[in-house]
Amino acid sequence: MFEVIVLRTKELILHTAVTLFNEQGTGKVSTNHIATSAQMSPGNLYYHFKNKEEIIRAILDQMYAKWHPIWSLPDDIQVTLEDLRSRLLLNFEILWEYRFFYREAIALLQADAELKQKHQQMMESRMLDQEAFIGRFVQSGVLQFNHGVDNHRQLFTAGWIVATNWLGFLEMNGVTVDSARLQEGLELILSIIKPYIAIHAGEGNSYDHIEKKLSED
Amino acid sequence: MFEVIVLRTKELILHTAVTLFNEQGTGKVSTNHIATSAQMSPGNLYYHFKNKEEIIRAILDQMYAKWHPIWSLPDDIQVTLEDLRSRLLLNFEILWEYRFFYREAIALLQADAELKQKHQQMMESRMLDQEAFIGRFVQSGVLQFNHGVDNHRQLFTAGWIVATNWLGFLEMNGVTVDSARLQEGLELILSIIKPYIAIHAGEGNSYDHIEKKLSED
Amino acid sequence: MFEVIVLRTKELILHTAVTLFNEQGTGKVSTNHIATSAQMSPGNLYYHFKNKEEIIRAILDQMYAKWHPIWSLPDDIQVTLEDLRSRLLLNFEILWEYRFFYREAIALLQADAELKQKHQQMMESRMLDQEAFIGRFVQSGVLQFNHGVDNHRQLFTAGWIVATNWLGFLEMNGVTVDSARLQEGLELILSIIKPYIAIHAGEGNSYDHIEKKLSED
Amino acid sequence: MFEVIVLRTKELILHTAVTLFNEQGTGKVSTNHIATSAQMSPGNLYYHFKNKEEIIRAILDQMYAKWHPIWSLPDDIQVTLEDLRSRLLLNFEILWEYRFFYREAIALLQADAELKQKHQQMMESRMLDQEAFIGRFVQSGVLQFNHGVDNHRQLFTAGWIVATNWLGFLEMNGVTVDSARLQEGLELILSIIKPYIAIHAGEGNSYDHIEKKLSED
DNA sequence: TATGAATGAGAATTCATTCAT
DNA sequence: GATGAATGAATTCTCATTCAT
Repeated sequence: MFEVIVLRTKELILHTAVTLFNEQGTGKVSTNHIATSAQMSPGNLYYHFKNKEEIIRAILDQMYAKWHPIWSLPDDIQVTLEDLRSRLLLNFEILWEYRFFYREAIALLQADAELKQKHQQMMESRMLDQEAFIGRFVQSGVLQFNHGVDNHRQLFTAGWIVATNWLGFLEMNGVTVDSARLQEGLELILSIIKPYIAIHAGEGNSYDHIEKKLSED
Repeated sequence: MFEVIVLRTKELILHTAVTLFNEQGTGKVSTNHIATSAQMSPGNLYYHFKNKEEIIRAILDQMYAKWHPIWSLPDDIQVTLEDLRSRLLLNFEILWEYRFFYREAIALLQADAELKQKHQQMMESRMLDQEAFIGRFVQSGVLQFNHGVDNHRQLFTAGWIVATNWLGFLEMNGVTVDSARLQEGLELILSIIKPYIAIHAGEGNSYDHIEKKLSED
Repeated sequence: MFEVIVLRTKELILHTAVTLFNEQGTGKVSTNHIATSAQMSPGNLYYHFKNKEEIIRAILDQMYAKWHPIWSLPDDIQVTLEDLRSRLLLNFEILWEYRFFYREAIALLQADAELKQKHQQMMESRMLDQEAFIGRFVQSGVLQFNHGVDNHRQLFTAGWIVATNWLGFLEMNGVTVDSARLQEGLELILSIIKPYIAIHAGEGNSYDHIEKKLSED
Repeated sequence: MFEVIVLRTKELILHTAVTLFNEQGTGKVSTNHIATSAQMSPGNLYYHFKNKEEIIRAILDQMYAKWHPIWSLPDDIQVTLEDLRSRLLLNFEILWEYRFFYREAIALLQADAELKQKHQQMMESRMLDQEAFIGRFVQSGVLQFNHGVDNHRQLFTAGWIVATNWLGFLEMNGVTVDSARLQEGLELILSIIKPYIAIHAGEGNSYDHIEKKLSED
């Protein structure tokens, strides 16, 4: 019961901070703003977190924890394009939930060396997870590359960059983000790999059935 | 001569500000820092610029001015893949020169409605310029799309996002940016459109000559 | 058994506080630091002491209690220079044990009128004790003063000041305090009264035997 | 004229700080208190001094500057006991003017390594000055020591400690400091060296004339 | 006795900006 | 055009202390 209160306060602070950071950016949101918004004294906020940096770190820890389960799937399951779609959508959700970070990531990482190191570690393991995920498509024949000609490493990187920055792209253009926009980003990423999606025998040289597959919700 | 001095001071301020913003971010760089670094009094800085926002706006005006000539080419010239490469490199150079902005763009635009509007206008016209540029490839047959099947709008958007965020991607991963990295980003973008680059008759079904073309420096 | 625990906690707090005060000064040591260092909650600390002032008062009470037995000797005992030496050494030990107080005494007394009054009372009675102690030397003929010429009151005050401030003098000069230094301070005090130490008949006009006496450990 | 204003503000800050520090101690006096008391904004105080430490350093620099001329006399002048008296009085005045420092010296030096180093340097050169000053008495025969028996080094150190701590001794005992008290401290110091003041031939074995000399104002 | 979350005043410091010269 | 002293609100963070449990 004691524990519950602790968690509540800590989580209340983190939740409030994320909301304000997303709304106004970390620079404009002071620790006093967070405390006031969470209806507590500044002293209490500092009782739970040593400083602003630590709040940001704790937020990112929350975020990191949400990523791993998305891209790491049991080995014995056959992944489909539908799996890719659903993972990308979950990915977008996290990116949106913590969008303040992606808007200021370089500055934030520059200001906190410890965070930078941790972040790069997390990114590395996330990339490995995602590459392994993609690797399954190649193995299962859903994706086909001409060895020595097609660089699937490049396509993967391009897809990664688009996935990470799609929401920011919308925001910079003043576009309101909604689920339709997330779908749009998803199609965008799939459009990069579309030429490499295998055409099953007997289906002719038409992309139609894939088109159908890609645009299903 | 009078004018010249005015311009010099203004430009000195802008140049100093860009350098410091790139190094430390707009949040950490105060107007007094800029003045000190430019070896002038804060009063003088404020004589030339109404406030910090106006400095940032002036910097972005400089940046906007550099973009237009890159993507707007005379109509009668036949564009080649080599032209695309060189334009993209020039693009990267601008992105690098004003990288502070791309690192904090959303926050900066959120904080300054006037700037936001201007920026979106600039982006729109830049997109039109670039789309027109790409359009020429399609017209000239260098790029081939299956109407109704391939969405070249999507590919263009994906390419744009990758182009705009490639440097940030490197920075976030702690990679030092140099000309080799710019090349790498360039190949990345080209890899997206590679499947749509036309194979000239008589050249067989090999991608070899394109490979050669893409990897030329 | 109940009582024992109370005493233990109280004494643990006092002991911890003295250690931290000596290390960092009363200003830098918060009640929370004391509680953390003593491995208890701040609430518990405040259960035992009303506030920080009261902790300091209790510490000084401990100190005062240690002084009385040093300088008050049974009347029927003949005091020697050796007694003076040993008392001064014990004196130094107390001064060192509670050195934080002597470093900040004036500020501490100024901030707490009650403490100030108590302290001055204690000092007065200590001075009386010490003067009585010295008086015995005069009575016993070990010290000889020319009445009306030599002001032994002054010599006593000078000795007192040197005794009280010798450790601070070392600290201010960055000298590490060890037992050799305590000896040194002791000799310093004795050097003030050396001219008044009586030369026994038959010992010539040499100071040699006194020299020997003074430098014995 | 510009310079004058600068000096005035800086000196106003230092003067106000010394006054408040002497009254309440450095711990209780915040930079905001100083600014308010000096009738300026906190910002302006920080325009002139980087931080509180720097204010304290500047104050001590003022103090150090006042010491040197006191104890360094031209070589060709014959120093008298009267010179010693007047120097000691000037010394007391400085100690009184900056008494806050002597009350908290160890804590202040511990908190600022740079200050500590400078202070110890200053103390060393001050000791040399003073020792040289005393040396003249020995040379001129005013003071006589039995070599190998009397340790005049010790007497000097004792005198130094008494001189430095006389005012603190008064304060701790709740005694108001006035010029009579300064005289008293002076006599105290002289009482230590009295046995070594030479008796001129023909003046008998009485200390009377010296007594007269020592107690003159 | 003891815990530990919570308070809120206040400390040091920064910064965009103004203004008299 | 240029200087630099001055402002005052805001920011981060600390700390003695309280109180429900």
